[in-house]
Amino acid sequence: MTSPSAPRPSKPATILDVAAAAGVSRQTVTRAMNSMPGIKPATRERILGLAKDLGYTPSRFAKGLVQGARTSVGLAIPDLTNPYFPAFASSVVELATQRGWYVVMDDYGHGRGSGLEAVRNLSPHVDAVIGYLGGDAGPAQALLGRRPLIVLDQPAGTAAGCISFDYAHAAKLALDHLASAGRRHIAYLDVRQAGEVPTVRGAAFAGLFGSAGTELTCFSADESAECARRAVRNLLARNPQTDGIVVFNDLMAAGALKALTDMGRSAPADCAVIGMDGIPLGELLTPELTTLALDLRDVGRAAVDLLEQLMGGIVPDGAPAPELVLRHRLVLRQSA
Amino acid sequence: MTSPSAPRPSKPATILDVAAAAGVSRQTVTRAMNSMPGIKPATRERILGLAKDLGYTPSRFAKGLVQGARTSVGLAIPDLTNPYFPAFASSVVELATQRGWYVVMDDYGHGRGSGLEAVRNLSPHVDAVIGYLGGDAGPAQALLGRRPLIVLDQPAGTAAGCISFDYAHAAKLALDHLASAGRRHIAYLDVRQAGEVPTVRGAAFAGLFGSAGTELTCFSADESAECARRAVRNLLARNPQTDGIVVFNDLMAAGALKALTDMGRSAPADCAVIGMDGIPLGELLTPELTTLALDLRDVGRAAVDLLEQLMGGIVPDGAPAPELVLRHRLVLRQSA
DNA sequence: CTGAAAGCGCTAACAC
DNA sequence: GTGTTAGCGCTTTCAG
Repeated sequence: MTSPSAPRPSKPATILDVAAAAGVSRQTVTRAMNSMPGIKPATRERILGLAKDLGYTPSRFAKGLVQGARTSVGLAIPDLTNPYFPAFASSVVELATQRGWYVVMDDYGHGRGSGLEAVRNLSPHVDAVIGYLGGDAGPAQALLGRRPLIVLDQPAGTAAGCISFDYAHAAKLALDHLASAGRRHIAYLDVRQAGEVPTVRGAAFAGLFGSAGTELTCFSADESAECARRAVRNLLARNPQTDGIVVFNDLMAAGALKALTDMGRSAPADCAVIGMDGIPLGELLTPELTTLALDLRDVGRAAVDLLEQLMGGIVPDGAPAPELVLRHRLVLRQSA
Repeated sequence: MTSPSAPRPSKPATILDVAAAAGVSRQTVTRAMNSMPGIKPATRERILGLAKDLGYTPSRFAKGLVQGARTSVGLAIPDLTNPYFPAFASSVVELATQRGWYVVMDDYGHGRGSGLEAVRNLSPHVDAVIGYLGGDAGPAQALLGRRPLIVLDQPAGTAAGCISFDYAHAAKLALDHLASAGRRHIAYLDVRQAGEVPTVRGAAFAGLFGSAGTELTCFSADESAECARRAVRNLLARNPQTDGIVVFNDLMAAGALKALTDMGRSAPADCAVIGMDGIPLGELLTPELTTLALDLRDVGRAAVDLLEQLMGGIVPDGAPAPELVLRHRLVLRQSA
């Protein structure tokens, strides 16, 4: 409990208020607050008590100004509701914390946000940004000036750094597996983007069109389990011979699995399903989801490590933006 | 592209560097950077260009010091890997952003963290904290001094504010539903805590022991789907007559569903399962999970609104910590 | 052991 | 239009 009659100051207490109350100089208060040597224990205790009573909290701005503060990393993410992103965020937060950094988070995907807007929001508060921006890497880096931007899953453009994924490899993994299991009518469900352009992932699958003696159909849906479910139902109605589906991400793959049930088909007997991401959700589904898995801790580590190099000035200024390419592995569970 | 020969300064550029480069006073630079009136457009453009070339970014500390910065809210969360928390976080981030606040996130649950430690990490960077701390509300509030702490799902203690849940109501909802469906051997799966003490939820269920002519067994497991799965398998082996299970949260309920399958039983025919949380995951499971649902956007809103009142000084200083109690509703899907 | 001075980078208020 | 002054709250010297 603090002193009962502590007045509620309209302005928060400053170090001078505490100094005055204690009848010492502000310097002595600093020494007490920061556990610095060269102060009599009794004095320290007395000052700490007064500080508590006055509700004194050192201004983080003054402190940062004079000390050069801990670095703050902005984390821009489209949608915390897709389990992929919190898993990634969790890793970034953990690694950042280990380095004494702290993380300012913006989830820009409640419908009306863009990655660029997220960076604009974050910009005043951070020394760097890591983010799934989905485009806009150039303007976003411009907004940040010299402060590094690490973009994931998109071309680096002018961004300081970039983590990307080898989707050609992933696509081959999935398609080979399906083909070797005798699947011949394979569909790839992409996420629908403005202008109906395929995603990077979609392009990788389309690139394998016709290989391995299989027939490949691409279709798309908005990025949610429910939309995927509807899209797969439609596909199955139109193309009943479909016997294998690869899906943009695990969340949508969960919807695909539901759609199969809706249509009275079973996975993998009638139709195999392969997701992409490798989030824990997949193991909880029935059947358990076979998926192109990324180790999300690795992705977080890649981003944080890259940022650390950039901030340490390890990477020369003129060098091309460092890019790290990560690969999926195929985790076989029940659905394919 | 910035000027090719821009030197990489060891110290970041300050407003004075820009002013010197432009041959103007620092005030003019301020006016240019902040789109303030009273400056000739040509001058502004020139300064903006120079600023970009020099890689000048205004110090957030100096700015904060002089302007009284936007308020930063710490968000302390045990585990982003449990979909409940990102759903909650998402809501908090959205509402905070609407108010012009920004959110510093700490996910303290990678094994070795405590809620208190999270608050300690956050403390230097924030004006307030919202968090699932799981105990420690008192010391955490002490750490924050006058800065408000909103704790969720635990007694307010000395925390400035508190959001809690009416588990007695939730328990009654679930047990009544099971009883009216003729279930007589009901189990409640709690999360295991240090010292084997029941959680607040567990206590609420235990409180209804013997009501409605049913038999209630409480058991517990560590907080993960996998642990829940094992625990339910054990329970079923010991108590094969169990025909209804209520689970601490949806994630663990997913594990319970898996366990039923493992044991060759079906839900809801042989045994009903009711989860708790209402996260979207439940709809993706097979069978779809009946659950005691919270509207997570409401929970976030409650926390942010409460914080806003506290920060606005609406709540008088001496008043008891404001506490908001939220209720679950029973969402009937397939599993019960 | 404690205090006084200087200055971190910026903007508000007032000159000119 | 632009420059000058003062000061935000703190810590780092350096004196006592």
